[in-house]
Amino acid sequence: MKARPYHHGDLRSALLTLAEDTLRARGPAELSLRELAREVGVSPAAPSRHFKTKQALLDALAMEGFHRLTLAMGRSLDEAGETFAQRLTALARSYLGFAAANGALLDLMYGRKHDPDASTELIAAMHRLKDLATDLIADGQRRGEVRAGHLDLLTLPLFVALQGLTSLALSGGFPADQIEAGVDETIAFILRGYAPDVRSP
Amino acid sequence: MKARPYHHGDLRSALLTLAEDTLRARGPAELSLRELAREVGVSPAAPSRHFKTKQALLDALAMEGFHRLTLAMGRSLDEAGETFAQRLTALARSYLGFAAANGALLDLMYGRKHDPDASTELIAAMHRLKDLATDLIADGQRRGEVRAGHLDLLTLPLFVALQGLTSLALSGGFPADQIEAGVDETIAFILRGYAPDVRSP
DNA sequence: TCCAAATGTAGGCAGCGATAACAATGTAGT
DNA sequence: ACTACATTGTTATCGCTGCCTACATTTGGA
Repeated sequence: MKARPYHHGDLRSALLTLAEDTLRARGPAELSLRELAREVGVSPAAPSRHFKTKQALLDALAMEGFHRLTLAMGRSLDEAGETFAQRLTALARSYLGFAAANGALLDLMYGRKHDPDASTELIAAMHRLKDLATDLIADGQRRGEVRAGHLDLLTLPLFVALQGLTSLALSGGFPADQIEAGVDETIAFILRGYAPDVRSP
Repeated sequence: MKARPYHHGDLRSALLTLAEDTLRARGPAELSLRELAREVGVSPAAPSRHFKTKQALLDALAMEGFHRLTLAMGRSLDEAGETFAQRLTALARSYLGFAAANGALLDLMYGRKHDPDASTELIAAMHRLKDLATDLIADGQRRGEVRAGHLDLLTLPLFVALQGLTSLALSGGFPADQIEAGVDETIAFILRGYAPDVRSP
């Protein structure tokens, strides 16, 4: 039998992986660096080599989350059709899919925002996400499928809807099946909100 | 000079008040029972007489929050006009006002929802809040100012919008002034979503 | 080859939530 | 008024946590 080597080999990513699991299973409050170390099989102080503080680990998790989410949304747009309705639907579904599968992580991602000493990278990651949505709206305007208006002001409701549906699904007062049924309704709601004023429905 | 009496007199509410202050100032994670006890001037174990666990205190705070919010929203409806647009605007502004002033508390209120052992009272309080919105929509339908559709399905987008705007305002990627400007836009967005299909704008 | 950086360990600190055993106070029944 | 009891405090202790400093091992480049 082989003794455990002095160096773990890939402690950092082992910690991240395990941390995400426990985050999903038991929430961020229950996450303990010492426990992670125990389960990975290193000393209690070992994690500090890779994450100075617990918050640093959480930030790293959040960064990874933004990365994955942005990737997924980008990919869903690549695979979507051309019309605004198609693209918005794809984007929304992709976002909501991520939210459903990574609720606690998403909480973490947004929860760090209002902290004054959130890292620059985190803020940048959030902006990349926002730009994805803004571009979508702008494109819709170019195609004449979104009514006129300032871009920033128009982007807000989309985020509002996505974010709202997310937080309701995660922690709100609606049962999961009702949310599921409501997704289409909500997407339709969004589309109606963006539709240019026309004389015929 | 009078010595501190053995009994505090109103420790329970003193704890709640102080807890809400620190919650607002430093978030729920930084809230320590021992510290509360220290600041109130009692022994570290004294709070346990009123709140068996820290979570119990947080739950009590959340309950109080629901009570205040429901009250504020009800009052705003009483003072509002008769049209659906007026009433929805009043409700939304009232909700958003509370959210702006009690962000961390609102997080707490909703955060407890998905916990399997959340108290019955808490769940009931959430339902009362939801009913307020449902009634509003139903009334709008009766007045012919809201398009047809199942009530539950129609209520969802309203909550989605309120919740979304809230969570964006609290922790999202938008600056406060942009949110402020976006409130009207978002309310208009909601109204447009609820409007019955008509031939003339 | 040797030295420095990276990565792990050992030990200790203060703070936390929770609990048990005990003390003071308030209260209700007689 | 006395007493029995419930309420609300205190003291002491447990195991846990995050974090820090000092030391050990390993790795990799000059």
